Amino acid sequence: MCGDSNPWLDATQQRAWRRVAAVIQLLPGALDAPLQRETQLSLFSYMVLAMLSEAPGHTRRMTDLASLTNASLSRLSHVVRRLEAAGWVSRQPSPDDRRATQAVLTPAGWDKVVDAAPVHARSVRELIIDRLSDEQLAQFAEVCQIILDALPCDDRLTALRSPLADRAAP
Amino acid sequence: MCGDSNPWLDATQQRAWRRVAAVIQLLPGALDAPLQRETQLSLFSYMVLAMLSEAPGHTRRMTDLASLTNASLSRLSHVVRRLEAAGWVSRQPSPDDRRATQAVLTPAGWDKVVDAAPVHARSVRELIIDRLSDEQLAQFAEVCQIILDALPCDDRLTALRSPLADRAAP
DNA sequence: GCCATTCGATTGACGCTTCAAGCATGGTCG
DNA sequence: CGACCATGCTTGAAGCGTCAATCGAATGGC
Repeated sequence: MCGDSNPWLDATQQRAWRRVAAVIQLLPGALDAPLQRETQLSLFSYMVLAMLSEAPGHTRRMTDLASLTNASLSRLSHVVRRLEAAGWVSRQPSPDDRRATQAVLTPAGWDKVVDAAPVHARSVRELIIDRLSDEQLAQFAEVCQIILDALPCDDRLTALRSPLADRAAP
Repeated sequence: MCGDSNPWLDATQQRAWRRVAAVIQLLPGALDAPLQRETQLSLFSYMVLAMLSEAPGHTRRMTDLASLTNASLSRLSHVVRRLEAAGWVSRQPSPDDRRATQAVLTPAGWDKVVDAAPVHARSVRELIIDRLSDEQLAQFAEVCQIILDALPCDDRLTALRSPLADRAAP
């Protein structure tokens, strides 16, 4: 009657999986909420602006931006349209490749990301970094990297496999 | 706690965060895809059916089900409506509390979850468990627990803070 | 007993993501 | 060249989740 639905995971694996499941389900929302509330920016929109703010000339091709933000090109295109409507980003054709579009951070967009960055950083600290020891954080990061390497090769995560251009403040 | 004067993240923290961000962004989709493709079931729908399959009488109150699946009651309600339309679940008023609704797994729903379980288990193994050593998995689970404990108290995660009724294979 | 409050659940509208086309440009090879 | 396919990006429709509003039922205070 009450048979188990995961016949191939043992108790330890099951427990681990359920915690992982809970985290990947709840953490995005928990990170989104403060940003949304205090800056009217979704986590993803913030990421887009942040990646632009780190780029030379505050400019990136849509494809590169999609890679950096782990998004499909389609998703990015929709979001950039909204960001453009809000005045934070503008689009211009690439001089190199006439198929390509470049997204450019506007001055207003720069102000916005500067406003939002501390809110975002605070969430990341409060929910993750400050809760873990240095060693735990390092282990966590390594496990995440291993999992990323195992993900099926969608075109949207090529950038994740190579080292990121990590920078601190925008 | 939050008293750090530097509002930004340093390079190490930044790198760790970006990996975590990538995982919580990409892992859900990677786990969803095979299930969706091979069983026409989203990960969340599968979770709902699985939690019902483990319940005594294959029955749970909506609120309990929402806790177990880390979902809002609203989300669960929508999903259960679809599952009911598909014939996997039926709803009935609770005899104990006339406000409450009980979701019950139908025989067809049982068959469905039995079909889907191996697909799900395979994904979890391939993407997570098999990639990590026992020690890494244990560390990962512990970090996830710490993060869950730190999440702001939404009503949808009460069950996560207390030990889950973890069950393994029969 | 009565009123206010809380609880359990549902619903509809809205916003966002995905999916499947679609279109133009760029590269490749005969 | 010219046919052909890959690349870069956009678009519209459909599906799903969130939010706010709602409603009946239970609970607590007086």
